[in-house]
Amino acid sequence: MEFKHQATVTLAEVAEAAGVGESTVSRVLRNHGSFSGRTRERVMAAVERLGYVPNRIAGTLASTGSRLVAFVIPSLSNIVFPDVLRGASAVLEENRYQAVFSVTDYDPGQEEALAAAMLAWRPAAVMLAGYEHTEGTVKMLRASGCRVVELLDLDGDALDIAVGFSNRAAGRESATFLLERGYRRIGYVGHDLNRDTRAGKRFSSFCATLAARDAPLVGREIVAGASSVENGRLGLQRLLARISDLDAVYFSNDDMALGGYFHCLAEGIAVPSKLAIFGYNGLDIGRAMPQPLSTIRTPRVATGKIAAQLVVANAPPQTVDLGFELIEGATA
Amino acid sequence: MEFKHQATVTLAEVAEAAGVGESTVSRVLRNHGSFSGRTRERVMAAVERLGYVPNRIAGTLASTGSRLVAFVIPSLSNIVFPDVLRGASAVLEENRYQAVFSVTDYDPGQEEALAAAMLAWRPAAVMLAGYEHTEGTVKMLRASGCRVVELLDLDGDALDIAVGFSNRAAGRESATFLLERGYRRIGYVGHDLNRDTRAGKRFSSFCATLAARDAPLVGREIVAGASSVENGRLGLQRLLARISDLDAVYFSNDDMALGGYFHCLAEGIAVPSKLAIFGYNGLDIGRAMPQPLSTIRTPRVATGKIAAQLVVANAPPQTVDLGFELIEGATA
DNA sequence: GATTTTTTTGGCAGCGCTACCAATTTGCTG
DNA sequence: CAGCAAATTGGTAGCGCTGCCAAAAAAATC
Repeated sequence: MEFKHQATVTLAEVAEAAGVGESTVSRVLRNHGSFSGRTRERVMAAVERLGYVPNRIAGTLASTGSRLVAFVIPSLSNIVFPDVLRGASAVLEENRYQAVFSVTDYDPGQEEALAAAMLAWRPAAVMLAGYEHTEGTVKMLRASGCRVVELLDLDGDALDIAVGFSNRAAGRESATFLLERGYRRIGYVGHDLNRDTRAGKRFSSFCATLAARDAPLVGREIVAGASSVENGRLGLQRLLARISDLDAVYFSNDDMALGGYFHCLAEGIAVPSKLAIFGYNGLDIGRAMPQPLSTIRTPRVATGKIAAQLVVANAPPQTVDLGFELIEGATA
Repeated sequence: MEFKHQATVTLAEVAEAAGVGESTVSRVLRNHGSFSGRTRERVMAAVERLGYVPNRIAGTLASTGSRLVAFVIPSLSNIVFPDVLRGASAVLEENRYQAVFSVTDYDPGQEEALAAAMLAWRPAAVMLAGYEHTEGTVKMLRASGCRVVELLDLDGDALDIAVGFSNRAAGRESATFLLERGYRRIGYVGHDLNRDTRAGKRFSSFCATLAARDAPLVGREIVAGASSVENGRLGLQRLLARISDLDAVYFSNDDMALGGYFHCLAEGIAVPSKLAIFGYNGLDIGRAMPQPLSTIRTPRVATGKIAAQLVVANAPPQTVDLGFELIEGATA
């Protein structure tokens, strides 16, 4: 029960204390190979007595595969990524895998640097957002031999495993929904599209669908900085200042849409009769609004979960489409 | 179907290819010790040519200190923790440290298990939320010899480093603010207090302050499950169904408060004239509401940032109070 | 009781790297 | 150019663990 105030109890010391060989201790601790019940007890007693904590660094070096899973994500501000991590971490913890992460801030160059740093830990898998990577990143990942999982995007070619849904389809369905509801003068409020390429895909496919149905996008407002409620409110305000006769606005995501909704509330703009609002992500918050938000619900947690399960199972290369769900809501 | 790591290039192979010794390559790569410019070039050329990626597992085992920092956090749904991670990850990346994390789901037993798993990676530091840990966790951490950082709580005794602010003070100031505004019939809507002990500290100190000023809490509603906008809305609805003449409600955080605000909007309850609303966290979303949310803004990102800086600098044990800011807003 | 089979066990060579030390080369001084 | 200090460089012993193999012990068989 007593832990020694030493950071340095080693397997060899446990073996010594238990009066058995090192490999026997290793076998007992990993519950791998065979050993007698009596040996097990003696080893466990010594472990307990010395407060031994196995050294996974050494263990990983000595054995073939690691149990690290590396996440290289664009952001932690955008709820999407914490949600993915959440879905994945439960599965990983159950299977005694360890999650490691770093944040690229939507910068492909940074992604490359961080992916390289990650590979130095020899992870079992690297999880990345989407398909847009630098040539260098792709080359490194290919050469590394470790599993690669691309998340939240299916519009492109997968390196290995891909889990998510089509952003293009999401953009298309959003446009179709608005058109079918009779909206014709449609605008867009979004954040930086060059950085968030998935939002860019939604937008371009949204526009293409509108154009194909003879109701091309009337106007757009791209705010600087990350998506946020404040930026959504600001963006809508600016857009309406330029083009006052819109009948619907498509937002780059729910945070932005909520900001737009707040703007309407504050300005007394009736939603959806005067102006319809449509979001993306299907956050919990949208359901609690006085008028439920019309949006597309994406399987963020499930994406993380499935991705982790495939890695743990060392599944063959594949692309898993988890789809999404259009929520009619009351704002469009 | 099995997929194996392919054979990777080792430092020895680079040394061979560059025609130098292993230790020379190691020195060049870590930019540590001395070597000539010509040697540097030859080594770098070989690294480039072979696509060498150093093995940090081996490096860490061979050297004394690791550059891993372990986060053991209660949740990823509560924005607080992604914010802390965000603040920390920027600093860690700059200093070539690697963040590792796992999620306890507010379960102290799970925290102990995950902390043990973390220590197996011999991190430079373990970052935990608050002061409430099992005896086993504390013993382990003490024995591990690695730095321990306790985050987001200062009401208790620190093990080593603590960074955050006082939740008790936050609860007290919230109460004082409401009382000074003249509210006397005050209620509370919160999520599970036994699990989220920091919310519990705010609440108990809030209540004590009210009681000391002869305006004890009139009623409370604790919803099952995690804090969320939906639960806030539901909680307020239930509380008002029981006690209709409240003049102010304190929420366990901004998400819950926003839900309450939505309930008022939907039910036509005037805020703050009929019912005042007060939150906690100071999320960006509160500023964008038609009426800015009255709340307390906490330094979440800064907490992560400072914590990481102290670890990187291997600072002596200390407690850093980052304070918080009361936002008057327009809802109370 | 002797022999074969099965189960347990310990020894030890690495895993890929860093730290230390000694050897070598280079640069300077007088 | 000897003589010494400084800058480079390579060799090698681990870091703590796992995987392999052979030895020892226990169980089963005739």
